[in-house]
Amino acid sequence: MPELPEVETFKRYIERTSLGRRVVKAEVKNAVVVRGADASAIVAAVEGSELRSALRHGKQLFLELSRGGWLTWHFGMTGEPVFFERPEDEPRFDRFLLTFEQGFLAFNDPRMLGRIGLVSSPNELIERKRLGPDALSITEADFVRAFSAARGSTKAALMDQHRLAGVGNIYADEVLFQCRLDPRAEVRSLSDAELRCMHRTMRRVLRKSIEVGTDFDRLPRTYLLHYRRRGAPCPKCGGTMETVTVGGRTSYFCPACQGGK
DNA sequence: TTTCATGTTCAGCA
DNA sequence: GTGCTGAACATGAA
Repeated sequence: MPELPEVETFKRYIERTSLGRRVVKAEVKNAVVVRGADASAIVAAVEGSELRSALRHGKQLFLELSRGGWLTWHFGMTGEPVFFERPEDEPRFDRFLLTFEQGFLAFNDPRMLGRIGLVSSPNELIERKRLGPDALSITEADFVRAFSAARGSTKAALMDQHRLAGVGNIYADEVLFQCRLDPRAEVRSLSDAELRCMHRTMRRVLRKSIEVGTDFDRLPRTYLLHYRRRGAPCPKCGGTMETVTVGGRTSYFCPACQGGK
């Protein structure tokens, strides 16, 4: 589920349910989610700590530990945090579990493409992964500058986490649809006005999704994301949505509305 | 049974 | 170095 709006929603959920709670036990339920990290060091850093604050950068979530360090959560394609009170409510695909004095917080992730780690500061991870600025923090001027220097397809540039952190397949398609830009268009061919449209639209879409708690049913019916099916009608012109692979991902677009560039 | 999936990373090639 | 493609990761759902 997780692109920027989903991770922001997860952050607020964790703040609401788990902040200020002391971890009495941390369990790695499946080693895959801590692959590349020292599992025992993570457990040792978390146990006895309170979750002091939460911070998000792009699709990456950071949980501050009162005894020092930050737990990093990346949700991959299918990860989500689940807080529950009774042990029998533990979710089916729990891969990492925090036990508080009261209640539990699970990292639930069927496909196990998510990752948990430990860093001394959020910046450490942002720099190591060379993540670009957060999609909701970047200014219009910086956005235009970053995309003026980009090469290749517009959609690939929008999804490149090194350029801009937080936009994935669904929201990239949405932004391009609302700006009437072909996902395959050379990003070099875009005008400043088109780049500004992307920035403005991206902010509006991400904020709107956060506002409704990423419940797609509460997003406008004019959004492309309701029509991500082969042969579905375009919500703008009634034409037929088509798919094309860009940046290794399936892109839904309306050739009639997004044909110009 | 087969195909696809809101992500990241890496090898191979131009 | 840059960009693109395909595959790997691992598993549920349609």
